[in-house]
Amino acid sequence: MTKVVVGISGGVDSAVAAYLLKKEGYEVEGLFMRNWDSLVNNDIEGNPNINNNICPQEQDYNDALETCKILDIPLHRVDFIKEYWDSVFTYFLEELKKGRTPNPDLLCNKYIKFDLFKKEAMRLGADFMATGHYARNMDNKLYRAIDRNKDQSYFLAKITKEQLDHVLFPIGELTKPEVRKIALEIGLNVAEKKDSTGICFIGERNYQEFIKNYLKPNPGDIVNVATKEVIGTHTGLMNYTIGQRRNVGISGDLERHYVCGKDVEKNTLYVAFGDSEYLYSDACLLEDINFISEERPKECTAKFRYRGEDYPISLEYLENGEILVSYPEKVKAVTPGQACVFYLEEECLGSGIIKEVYKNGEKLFYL
RNA sequence: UGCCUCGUAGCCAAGUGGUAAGGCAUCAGACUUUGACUCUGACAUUCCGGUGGUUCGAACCCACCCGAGGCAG
Repeated sequence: MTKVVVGISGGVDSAVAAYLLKKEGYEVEGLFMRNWDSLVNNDIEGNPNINNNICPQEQDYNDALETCKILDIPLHRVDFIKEYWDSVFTYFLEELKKGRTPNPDLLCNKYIKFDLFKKEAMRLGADFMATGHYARNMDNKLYRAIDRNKDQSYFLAKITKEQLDHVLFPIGELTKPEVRKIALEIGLNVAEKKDSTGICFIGERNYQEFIKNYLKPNPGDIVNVATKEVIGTHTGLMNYTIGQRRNVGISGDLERHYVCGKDVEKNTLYVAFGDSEYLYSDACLLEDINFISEERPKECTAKFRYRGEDYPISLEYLENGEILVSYPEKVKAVTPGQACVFYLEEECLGSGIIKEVYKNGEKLFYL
């Protein structure tokens, strides 16, 4: 019998994925993974669960055990605490120090789930590995999920074609409501469990407090980009992202203000008021390019943030391997460090990391 | 020192006799496997620098005091 090891997280999606595989006749086993230890990782400030009797990861593990009991499949467990720290979290911190806005979950998929975790699954004798991602894998090509609202292909855009080998996404063809419905029908313990959010494996945090555990605050000036006037003090550039409004603390104006730039050298944060020109760009330079597909289109669409809109773009492939992306339509808050993910209709082609952002040929954001 | 203006929630700011608009910020939710963005809700329990007074009734009128600024010097 063909054996599939499913990443069981303790949530509904992976549980239903396991159920569907079993129903199809596979020999199914679960594998629970833990990558974050709040105590080992000094995750104290801003942690809402630090004083709880049971940490969320252990609660998830208990839910996973219960789920596997209901599905009548064995559950294995593996920890990658150190590996997660070394290959995902250190990158996260390094990027923040540069004033960029990293997305750790793309790296988590590349280095943990579709590498170490997959190896562990294979070590357990699996022919296939499966996860509860909302995405589709057809002949090692990555496609968006049927449920466009829950589509998670963005987070997978750093993995390779090879990493999709022997990988199944059983719920990619379903919508979230359908998944919930199945879970209810078969009486799963997690049928109505709330979706998890926050950094994968870490969870919801008070962001600024969370960062304090790892990076020293470094206050500096907040400058009105239009008038060059100093209008406040920021708590450290790593605490802000382009387009951010909350937690900046500028008051007394008629309009809302948005972070529109950072100058790491001067340790200055720039803000613009209202739906300002300063927030828009028409081109960006991508580095750290990864293609899953063989396609190298000159025109396609792209997302600049998870759950962002799809924008038509044109690509210029540079000799050094980087890509210059332009979008005459102008996009708001394109942010260095975030992934620009390419799509050709339903297929997710790959990604690049936003390095520089331009408008009218001029470099923005002073990074 | 003689004269003038101003003093409303954390910040801007309406209201000039009838019992405190609005915006920003903040907080709480919704949304969300990245830090957003967006949306919804809460936000001066009686008082509008202070103390008295006029009035049925004042933040709005009067007097004085305190405080900020300005014009004369």
